[in-house]
Order: sequence, then structure tokens, then C-alpha cells
Amino acid sequence: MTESEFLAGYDPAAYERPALAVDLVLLGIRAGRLAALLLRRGQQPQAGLWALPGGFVGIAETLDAAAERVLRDKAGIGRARLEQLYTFGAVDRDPRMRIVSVAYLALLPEAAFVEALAGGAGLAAAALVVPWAGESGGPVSAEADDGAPLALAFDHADILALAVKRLRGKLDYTDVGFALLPEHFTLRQLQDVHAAIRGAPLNKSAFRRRMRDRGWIAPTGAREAGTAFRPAELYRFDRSGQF
Amino acid sequence: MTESEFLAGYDPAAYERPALAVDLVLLGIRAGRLAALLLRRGQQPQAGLWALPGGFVGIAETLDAAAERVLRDKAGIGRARLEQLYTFGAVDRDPRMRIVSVAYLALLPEAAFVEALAGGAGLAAAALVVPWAGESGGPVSAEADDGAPLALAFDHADILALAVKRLRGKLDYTDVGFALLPEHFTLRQLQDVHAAIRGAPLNKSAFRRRMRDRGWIAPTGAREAGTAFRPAELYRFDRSGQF
DNA sequence: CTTAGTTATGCTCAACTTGAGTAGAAAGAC
DNA sequence: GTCTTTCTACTCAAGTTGAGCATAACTAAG
Repeated sequence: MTESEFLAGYDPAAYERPALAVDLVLLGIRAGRLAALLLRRGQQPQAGLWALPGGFVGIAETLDAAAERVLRDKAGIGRARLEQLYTFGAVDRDPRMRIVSVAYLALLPEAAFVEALAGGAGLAAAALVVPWAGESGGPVSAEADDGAPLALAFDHADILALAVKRLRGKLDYTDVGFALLPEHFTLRQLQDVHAAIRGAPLNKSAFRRRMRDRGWIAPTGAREAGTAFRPAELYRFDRSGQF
Repeated sequence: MTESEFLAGYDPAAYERPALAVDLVLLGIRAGRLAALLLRRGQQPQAGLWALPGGFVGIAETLDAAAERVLRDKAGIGRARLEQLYTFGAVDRDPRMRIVSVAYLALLPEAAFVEALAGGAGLAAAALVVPWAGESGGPVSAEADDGAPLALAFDHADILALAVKRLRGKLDYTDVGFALLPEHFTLRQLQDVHAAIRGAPLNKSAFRRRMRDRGWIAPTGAREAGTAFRPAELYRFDRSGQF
């Protein structure tokens, strides 16, 4: 251990510190595809590019609390289950200064997603283009509702890519699929959500059988209304089946 | 957005920043159980308690580079595959000041684990006591070779617990099992590693069949030497089988 | 009112995977 | 040579998955 490292270990206040921020990946389903909520940057650097909502971490604020504050103040969303994703620490990821950012992931049901879009925060929906299968990983891109590409600021394409990868990995053995659905849903809706996350279709009867056998869903007895054809039974997520 | 948040967003240098550190979870297998390499704290606070090797992140240093530097300088280990685990940001996790720590995980084959213990860094092996099954999570504790409990410093019990949880989760679909073995190994050794990570035994023939069918291992043609009974075939990890 | 069109739901069957047990092979110890 | 122990391959039952078919339930068109 060198002298400077010794000092760095015991008197860190004497050394310059990176700034610490949080960035939020807010995902929902839009037109059957995974979509994220982004903000258009109005100022330099990277003005005009699209960025994740983010903010700096206060000195007496936990990371989770900072993420919740950004969710509330920058995205105008009252409540969502936030989960830490990964921490991005490339030295040049922000041209202004050294900023290390802890990325968080939240899943929004369609109603919450639409409400956030309509709120005054200026959020836009960006459909995610995921050019890789499974959990192999790789870059993703974003496009507007009309298919026009949305250029992403900083390393936010990497952050979105990791969010998709993580989401796919957790799909089979956690309740992430239900987080994107309203309280009552049909098996078809659940399958569509899984297909959107996987980016690949699913076998219908095997999917239904698996979901019912797993014990995570309970029939409500009610049926969906307003369909042109036979209405499907409505289910709800039954957390007790997980244990 | 309030005025103070606006300023926080655009002039963060004016605000006090948390210190940023990395902590390393260095895992190996010892006597058939998962074990971590820990350092005994010599100074206050928490003097005498056992801690993960860690250090502060330099202003022009990536997180990965900081982790590699700590691996080299604090643990005396030249090379290991480091993987970011999670970032811990409780406000009071260190009594001296606000320190946010990015935890990294590295898996050491037995030879590297023993070499690190024998090095001059002062590391000790701590067998992990994991009182929960599967990936349910929860606190873990550590004990010395003689079974005496080792009190853990700061929130390092939480960090170790998350490392075990992550390791168990990745066991079935990644190559983590091979990272804890030498280049050539028997199927029995591979099974023992998997059993140590899971904390539960495995069906022998099903395990062998699964490993061979997966295509990740290739027979070397050689057999282990020095056994009292029939020597097992030696295999090596075949990365090409992953694709 | 009847029929066509469309989706939901339950059923069956073959293919594949997993858990468990048995039998022969291969080495050292005696 | 025989015994002991482990490695390895094989078989069989049980469970899971992919795929298709028949019937039910509903709206809209005629």
C-alpha cells in the first residue's frame, strides 16, 4: 500500500469525491411492447437528447429515498415499487464532471404509465427496440410512437439495456409480470405482458397451465366486459401462493 | 421542482457529497462450505470486528478499476473476475461519515483462496453460515475454522448475505460453478461446489446427466491420481458450449 | 331467430426432463 | 485373488412442456 493510498483510506475528505446520482428506468407496456418514460433534455450538454429522470443523492438521504424523491418530483409519480438495478461509474459518462449513478427500475401498470405521461412532468413514452434474444444482453434503442428513433443521452442506452436484461431474467421466478398489470387481469393479458418482456411469443396452453399450477393467481369469479367475443375470466395476483 | 432541487441539479458541487467506496466479497470453498476472505479491523470504529476488504473510489477511477485496485493492494490478489453486486447506501452504515459503498463479488478457486490466505495481507477465512434455503434471503453469519463466531463490521453481514443470494440465483444458468474450481476437475468436485453454494445436496445421476448434456464441460481424457478407489475422469470447462 | 366468426377453456397425447435405483467397471488395500 | 469403495452407464417411473383439438361463450350479421 502506498502512502497516498493509506491517506486515501483514512482521510478521504481530503480527496475530491465523485458526485452521486440516481437514474430511474420507468417501464410499462405500450401497444404490446416494452416502453420507458424519458425526459427530453432542454440544456447542454446533450440538449435535445432523451434521458432517464434522475437527480443527485443528498448527503443525509439513502439511495432508495433519493430514487423515491426523483420519482415524485421529476416524474410526478406518487408511488411505485423501485428496485436497485446497477451502479454506473465510467469516468467520462457525463461530460460536465465525474458522476456515478445508481440506476433504479420501476414497473408501471398501464394506468399509471398513461397517468405519468399525461402529468405535467413532460415525460414521453419510448418503445424499446431490443435486438437480442433471451438474456444475452447488448445495446437497445428507443423509438417514438410514430417509429421515429429517439437519441438517448449519456450512457442511458446501456442502463435501459441492463433493465431489460434484468427484467427478462426475473420474469420466470418472480412476480414482475404482475407489476405491469392492473389488479384484475385475464390470462391473455398476463401472457401478452410476458411476451412483451421476453420479446418472443409463448405457448398458450403451457403458459396457462404453468400460471395456474404455480398458485400465484386466483380467479375472481368475474369476467372481463366489453369484448366482442367470449369474455375471459378475471384473475388477481395471489401473493400467498409464493410461499 | 423546488428552487433548492433546481440548484442541486445544476450546481451539485455546491452541496456536500457522500463518500464513495468499494467493498469486495471474495468467496471460495473451504472444507466443503462457502467461505469469505475477511480483514480484522485494527482501528476504531468497530476495532476487532471482521470486515470486507474495501477502499475509496478515486476521482478519475472507474468503479471496476477501484475494485481491482483494492483486490490487488488490500487483498494481495493479482487477478480475479470481479462482478458488481449491489450498492449499499444507508445513511448510518458507517459511523464516521456518510459512505456509499459499491459491493463487488469475486470467486476464487481453492488454490487462489489458499494463496490469498498465505499472503501478507492478513486475510482470514470465514465460513459462511446461511440459515435460509434457496434464494429467500436473510442475514448470514461467519465463523472461524474452529467454529468460533466472527463478528462482522458495519453492514457487511448484509453484503455477504446478498452475495450468497446472488450466487445461488446464478448457479443454474451461468458458469459460476466453474469459477470456484481448478482448470481440470471431476464431476464429483463440480457437484460438491454446487452443493456448497446451494447449501443443499444434489441428485447425483441427474446432476451428471445435466452437466454433460449442457455441453459446458469437455472430458480431457486424463483421470485424477492418488485416489484410493476408482479414479474419476477429469473434465475442463468448455466455454464454447455456452453458445 | 339463426348462423357465422372469434376467443376462452379444458382435454389429450407425444416428447422431454428429473429423481431414484441397480449393475458393472476400476482402482488400492489386504 | 478378494474386499472395499467410488465411478459410470443404464433403466424406469413421475413430472413438465409443446402442440393440437373439441367445446363453450359471446357479438354481429343476415
